Amino acid sequence: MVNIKENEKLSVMNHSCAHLLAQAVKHLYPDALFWVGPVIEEGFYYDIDLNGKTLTMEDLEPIEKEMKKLAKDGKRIIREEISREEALAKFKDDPYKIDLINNMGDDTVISCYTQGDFTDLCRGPHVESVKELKNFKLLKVSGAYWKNDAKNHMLQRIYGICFDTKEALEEHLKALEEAKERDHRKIGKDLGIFMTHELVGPGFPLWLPNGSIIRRELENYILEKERKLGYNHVYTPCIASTDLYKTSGHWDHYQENMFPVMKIDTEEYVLRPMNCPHHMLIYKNELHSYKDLPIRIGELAPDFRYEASGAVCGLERVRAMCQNDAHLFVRPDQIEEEFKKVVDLILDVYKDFNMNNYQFRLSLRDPLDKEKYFPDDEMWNKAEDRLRKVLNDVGVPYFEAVGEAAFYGPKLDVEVKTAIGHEITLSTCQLDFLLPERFDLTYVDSDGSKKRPVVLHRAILGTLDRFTAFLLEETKGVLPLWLAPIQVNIIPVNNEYHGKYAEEIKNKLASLDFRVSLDNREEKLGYRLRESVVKKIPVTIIIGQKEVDEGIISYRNYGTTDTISLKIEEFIDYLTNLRTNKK
RNA sequence: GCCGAAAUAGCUCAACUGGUAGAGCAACUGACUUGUAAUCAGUAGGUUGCGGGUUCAAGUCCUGCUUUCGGCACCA
Repeated sequence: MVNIKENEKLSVMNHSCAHLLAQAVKHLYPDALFWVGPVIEEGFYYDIDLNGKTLTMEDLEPIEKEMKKLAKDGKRIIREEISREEALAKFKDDPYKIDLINNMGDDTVISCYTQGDFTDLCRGPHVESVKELKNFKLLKVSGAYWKNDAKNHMLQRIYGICFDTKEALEEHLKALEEAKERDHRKIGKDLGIFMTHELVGPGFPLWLPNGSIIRRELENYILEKERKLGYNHVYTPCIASTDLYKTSGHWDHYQENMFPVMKIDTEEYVLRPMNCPHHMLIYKNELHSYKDLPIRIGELAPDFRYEASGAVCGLERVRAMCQNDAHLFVRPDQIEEEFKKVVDLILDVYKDFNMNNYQFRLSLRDPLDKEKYFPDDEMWNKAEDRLRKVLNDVGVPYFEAVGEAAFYGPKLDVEVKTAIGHEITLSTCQLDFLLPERFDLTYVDSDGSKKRPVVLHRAILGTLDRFTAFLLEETKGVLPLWLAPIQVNIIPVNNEYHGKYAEEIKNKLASLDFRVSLDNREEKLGYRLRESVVKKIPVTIIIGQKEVDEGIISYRNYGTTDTISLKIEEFIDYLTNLRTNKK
């Protein structure tokens, strides 16, 4: 998919196209006032105040028509620089422009761009003439809060995209259509991975048998990785006293996103939204020597969060999830080393899944946000520098994001983009000096004094729900053998003559713990083969007279049309190899 | 939560401005007995998401709710 922002020429075109959009809207809705119309990766948008009118998709057609008309007129786009006073006077009836001008620095050069009867305050640059804007499309419309702040009123946002050639535009629109085919919700339905039901409620997917196999494999996979790295896995309850979260501080920060309190007799409980406090208490259950650290407590932990109704999405964003969670209790001098191990684990796992399109994000606090972040600049600076140092040492590319830290500390997040373009966090590793304080965690140092450990919160697969969603989109549902719900499908050419032999093969493979199915329905071979392919089964075996006579099997891998014949033992070796190799 | 839109058979979709809800696939039954992506014929399948209203008449119009979708905001 083309990233408009990364292409200078297309960026300029898209921004000019936003102006063209504004001009067209102004013609059709003379009351319209305009906020901003930036270029984004997916094209451009413009936020517009239509004096209470809201737009629907049907309104886009006439706007697009007007844009085409204006583009055909071919007016030149003329830049003009004006003083602050001139600007304030020129836009005196437009509160949005006044707001923009008042928020500009003193040394900002204020410029306007005019095309025909339309002038907009803008830094530019723009194309020479609107006639260059031929290949564009308005894509969607929605409400958007003014200044991206939910406390403000909503504006109407129109999205569009512009290309230099007709072919590029068409190709892009096609790519958008194809992306829908990769949507994990579609694949999840087609392949029987998960379902939802109105009676269960939004954000509560039910994992079907096929999805459950994938999930179980993922669980076993990550538990084994972690065990080898010295993690100790625990089980803790999904329901806890409200006091637990008051102690941790989560109550103050996330109460609105927790399912409401359950009161019984004099007691108060909540469904847990996360497991850090439980693991803090497990650490605290024993006295720890400096020699025992790091202590790594892991859990595949079901958590419950009251996600906003508009945020819920397939397996990607749910209200009941299972975290691949762990808390690492370390001495201050072990932070770098342990953090590095987590980064290594992330890289190792991503390699196993052939993942390449992800970005590391160093999530820092916003020093101005005194409400979210505990006010200890020294602690924050120390923590943030520590993470930065590790990232530089490991040498992975990353970008920094202010205001993305957790309330208790900075974090490293791994960001990926879903098929339909959502930016989501998959893995995370968070540095925390705060919860050890809150829970008064200690270890006994070499001099016999009690010291405060530091906690690393980390999730590698993130949640199993989200990771599965991601995996389905990455693979388009074509899973590697070890994850495939059905690994081998056997089709006897003629049931009467080859059915028995096919059955024997099936039993043999099943006894070796392969997930194998036998399609002995009275249907044409082509029909059954097609179904095997549609279900994206990795290996399909065909058993006919030749196979029976020679005591061999013939198989075909998904995505190929070659038929390969092997002796059974050879084939089992091949399959076993394929299963062990998690790449 | 906010701004829009949508909901029709198990699935994918059709039904012009209100006038008896249709098709393909899947399912079931039968025939065919098959060598690498869909054999043929038949049968069954629906209180059109749920509730209220307008109308002689509602899948279609109005309204409340639920769920889903596209964004916004949120994401420990």
